[in-house]
Amino acid sequence: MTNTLIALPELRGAAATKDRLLDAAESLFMEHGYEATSLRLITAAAGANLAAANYHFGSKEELFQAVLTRRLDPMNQQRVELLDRFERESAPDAMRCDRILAALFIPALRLARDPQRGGTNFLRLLGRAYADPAPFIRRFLSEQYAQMIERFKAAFARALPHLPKKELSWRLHFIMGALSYTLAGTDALKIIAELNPLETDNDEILLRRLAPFLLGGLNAPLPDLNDVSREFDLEIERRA
Amino acid sequence: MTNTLIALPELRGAAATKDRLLDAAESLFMEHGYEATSLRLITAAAGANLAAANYHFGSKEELFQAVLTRRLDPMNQQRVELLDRFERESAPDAMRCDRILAALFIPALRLARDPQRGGTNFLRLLGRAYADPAPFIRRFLSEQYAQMIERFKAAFARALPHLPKKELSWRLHFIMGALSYTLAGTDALKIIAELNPLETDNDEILLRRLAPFLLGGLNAPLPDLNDVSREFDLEIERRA
DNA sequence: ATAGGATTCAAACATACGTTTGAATTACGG
DNA sequence: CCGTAATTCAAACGTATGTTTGAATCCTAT
Repeated sequence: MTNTLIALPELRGAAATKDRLLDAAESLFMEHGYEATSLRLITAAAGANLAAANYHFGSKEELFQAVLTRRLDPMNQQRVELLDRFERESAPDAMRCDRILAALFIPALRLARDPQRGGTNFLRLLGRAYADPAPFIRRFLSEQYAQMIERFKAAFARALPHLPKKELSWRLHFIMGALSYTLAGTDALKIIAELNPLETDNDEILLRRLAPFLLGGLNAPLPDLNDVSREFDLEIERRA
Repeated sequence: MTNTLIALPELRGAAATKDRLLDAAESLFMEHGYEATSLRLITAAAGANLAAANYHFGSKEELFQAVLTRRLDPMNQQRVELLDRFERESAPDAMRCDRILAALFIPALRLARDPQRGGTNFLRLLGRAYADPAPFIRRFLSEQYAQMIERFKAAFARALPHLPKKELSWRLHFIMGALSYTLAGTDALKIIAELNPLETDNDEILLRRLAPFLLGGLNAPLPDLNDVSREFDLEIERRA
């Protein structure tokens, strides 16, 4: 009896096509999006039979979730572990914001650096999944991110005690938005900004530019929310 | 001869169904994305025949572009006009950054405020279009935005003369990303951040929070791009 | 070696898609 | 009021989709 744990079927050949399917799906979902990528395209790219996708994953939706969870799960776990380590290192003082941001960035960067484990492809796919309207994608992402975001919010709250909770929630929202949007690598606006495509692909330089920008945003003065509709409306009125 | 200009056909009934198609398409594209929205769904929602979509717009792609251009064109034009006005008002001094940001935000906010002219629906659709991988969407957006972005980049360059051009291009990229991501209203991460859905829908408060955040990012110190791979790699090494 | 389960495969399933067609209907300028 | 062009309509086109099926094949543990 070798099944000391449970059963562990599929160890060599089967697992190989399962991984090939995940790799092909990751790349193609990234390139065309979820809806526009057919199972026929994926299975053909993976050198597998069409039915293999449904056999191994059950459905297209479950295949997509498997593609996401394969990398997202470890990355978010590393983020939390890194946050814990930085917290211990700076004890008893509160962690500085730049360290918290580093805990957020480094695991993403490590993923982008490792071509064998998905490379940049996955981060672009992830950035696009954020904006995908499909309900099952939204549900999946919010479940995957819930605990991680909560930990980081608490860390930021300690680093920025003067910042109201609600304001912090929004700034964290802006941060996640800028991060996912940037890593998604939306070509359209990149072309606009006349950015060198060569530098565009260097995720490290990219994150090194993004970090001070976000730090500046985090430490910005509080917005004036009194007499809302004053300035903006005035501008609109004056123009009419 | 009443056709003093060219011909101007379709004035009442035809234009009505054409507009109903645009409205229905805007709402449904926003809700489900481009690929997942069928012409049958759109024409049914518009109370029109299936063939009407192809008759009035030629193809699904052209319908989508018409949906975008209907609101994007005027909005971007207003942005440039507002930028020009602010520039005149502050002459001979250079415009301050917060005024440039206001020129970027106010037309978007005005669009969001006007429920008769699309309301928030369109801005969400736009935010999602940014992240859509479909090539024709990317091409279309970059063409639509090219001149406007160039004008704003020049304005920011005057307001922040110490900032290298390349750095400015990136920060403008981050700004457009945060703006589109925020206006897109990605529910997934909103839920995570435990933000009140009631406040989530108030685009004005949202932009008032976003503005100081982005200003802080614009005025942040320059990134240290020397000895790249120092800190990040160290973190990764130490962990292994 | 062989039985039995895991995996592959070709084929078909039902359904949905964007687009086209040609006739019916409407709107409108002469 | 009529004729012409613009618009609507029901129906079908061809193709593509995700999924299922049942037999064939491979692998492995006895």
